[in-house]
Amino acid sequence: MKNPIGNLNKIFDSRIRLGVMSILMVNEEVSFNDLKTMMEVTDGNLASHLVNLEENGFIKVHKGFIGRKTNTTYSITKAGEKAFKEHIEALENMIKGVR
Amino acid sequence: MKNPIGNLNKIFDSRIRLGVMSILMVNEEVSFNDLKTMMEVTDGNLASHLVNLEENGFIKVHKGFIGRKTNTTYSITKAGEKAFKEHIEALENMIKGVR
DNA sequence: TGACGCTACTTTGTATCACAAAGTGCTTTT
DNA sequence: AAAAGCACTTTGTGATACAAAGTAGCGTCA
Repeated sequence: MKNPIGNLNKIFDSRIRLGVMSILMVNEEVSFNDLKTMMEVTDGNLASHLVNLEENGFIKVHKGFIGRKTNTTYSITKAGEKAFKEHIEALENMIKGVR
Repeated sequence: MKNPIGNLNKIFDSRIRLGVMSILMVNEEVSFNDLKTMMEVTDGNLASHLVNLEENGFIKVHKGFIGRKTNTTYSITKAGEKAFKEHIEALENMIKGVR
């Protein structure tokens, strides 16, 4: 008998950070507003989780424009991809025990 | 584009509760001490999460003996099984998006 | 021109949380 | 009689999540 959750990444305990990462795994670049509407969170709340993910080196930020309007987009980093894949693997191993 | 985490159960955001549930899905009855060593947590911390799971109707408690020693064991309820399976399904759907 | 709106935050405050550590009451072992 | 184990409960602290409000810069519409 061994700890089923020992390999889970604590950063992904947060549902919002988990959701952001899973979105960024399948979408090259996603804007702040799209993330906001997808995750159904307030902008302040989302922003703070994004800062957290950025500080951990899991995502990176691009400040750009659409026409003349500011447009911030986010994308996953190599490290983020790696960490997230490992987390998913840990989840799958946990689930495998359940199956 | 839709919320990838909308169907996750908030109770299972906690890694300890998640771990306890996954252990109880595959083991009919598990003692307090076994849970404690498996999850690598302090007894107070574990106890509080067990109370939480019990209050949510996800696990049930059996106070018994081994010989003359007290022995408390925990098992999953029908409702707990259902909730946990739904959570796993939600996780798998999230992961599917990533694959 | 001036009010309003949007974007992407930051700040502030609150409530909840997880957790460790210590205490408790009962029993068993030595 | 003393020590130790079991299964907690209590207490205290620090971290977390979150909403709400504030902000700054730019755009638009009347």
